[in-house]
Amino acid sequence: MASMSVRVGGLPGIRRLPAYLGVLRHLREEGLETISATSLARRAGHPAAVVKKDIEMTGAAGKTGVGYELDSLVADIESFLGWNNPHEAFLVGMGNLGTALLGYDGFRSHGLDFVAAFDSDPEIVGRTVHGVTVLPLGKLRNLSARMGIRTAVMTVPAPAAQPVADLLVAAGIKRIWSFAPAAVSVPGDVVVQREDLSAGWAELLVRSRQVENGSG
Amino acid sequence: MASMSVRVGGLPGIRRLPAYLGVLRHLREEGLETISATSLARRAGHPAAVVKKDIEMTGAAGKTGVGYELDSLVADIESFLGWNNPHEAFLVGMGNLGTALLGYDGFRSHGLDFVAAFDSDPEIVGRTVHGVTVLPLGKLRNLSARMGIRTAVMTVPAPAAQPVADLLVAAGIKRIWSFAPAAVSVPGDVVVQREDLSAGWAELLVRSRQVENGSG
DNA sequence: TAGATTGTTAATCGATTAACAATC
DNA sequence: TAGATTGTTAATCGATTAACAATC
Repeated sequence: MASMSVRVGGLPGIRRLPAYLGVLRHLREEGLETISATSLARRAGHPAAVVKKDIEMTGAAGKTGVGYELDSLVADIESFLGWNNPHEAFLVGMGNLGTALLGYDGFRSHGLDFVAAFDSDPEIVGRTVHGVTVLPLGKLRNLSARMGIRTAVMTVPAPAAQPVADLLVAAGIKRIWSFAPAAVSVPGDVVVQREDLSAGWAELLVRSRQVENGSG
Repeated sequence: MASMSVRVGGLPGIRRLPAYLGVLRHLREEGLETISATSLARRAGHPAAVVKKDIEMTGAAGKTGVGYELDSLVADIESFLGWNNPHEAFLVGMGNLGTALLGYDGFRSHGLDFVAAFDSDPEIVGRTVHGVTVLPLGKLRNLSARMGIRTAVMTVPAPAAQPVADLLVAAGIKRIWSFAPAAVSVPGDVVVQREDLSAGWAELLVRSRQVENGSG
């Protein structure tokens, strides 16, 4: 089964799935029971052909002439993403962004469960933020071993990125979701997902210039 | 000149430029004066061929056998992105994420300057957050006209996305950077850049599963 | 049956990769 | 000159688009 790994749709498709899920969960609350790829596409803001391919990637099956059963489509996407069971995670770096992520309740329905937060600043350590106590970085290693944590979200300044990544790797973390504006190097069995908040801002300005020039 | 619009590198390239800029500014502070595409690539965590193409897109010129002059490369990237002059912007939605974005000083060096913040909650209106006073949504339209604001960052819940987008459009906003987990529809002369914070989390989990299965 | 939709195929498009001639 | 690097070209790869046969 491991050799049957998915090669359809790819990374761009995976990144669109959460948007579909948001639409589908919303429609389910409104009592809808089935949906077509075309209808989902319109509501999610993506071309229908793309939506079809993305759904195919998750392995969900629809009914010809009818569409997809909402419940099973939601379940199949969640299962494909691994959002059907919780991933306990550490959050490192309690600045503005770290605090915001910790307070975003939506993550729980995405299988992301913050169990502890860490910071190097003694002023912040000891506080309780969004129901989570902030611990000193020195406690991270022991706690991760004790709790079996494999996932961490990193919201630290650029200079701290590599040292903190090293600490996380030493603590046995295998998945790092990094919002630090810096590249980090890690062993091959550790996956780093790097977010660059400035990327979207850059794209917005260039795209809007293209529209202004009439070439978009 | 407008017909000579850039078609090399494309959107993925544009999204990588901020990371290059971060590296370059840092190296400049350390006193470095020139850099090669290979060296930049290693520090930014991207393949050298990609970096070369992306630099080409900005129009920056290097010296064969030497590399790029740091000052002029920074200036050319900033100018290409439009980050060399400030864009005054409104922020709508003072929840956790809105507060965090407002407090992120890095944006100022990216040409993003928050001049006012808005929220619908009377509890929040009137407060001063990160030096910016929070105003009621009702004041947005007049103020945008008076100040000539064309750019807005939207950090509101999904149900508020379309109504707030409509309000922004009516107020003459032409660029919307949206963190709301919902699609919005706007006229053709308005550009919406949608960020989905969950996309990266989805990608991290799927990629890490691929690594675990030995197929990555 | 008639209408609608899935699942899939083929064609197009764009991004990435690799290589190297020209240049300092 | 010898070594290094840019700028560019060609080849590869993957994603998107469009179309439609099969199916309910």
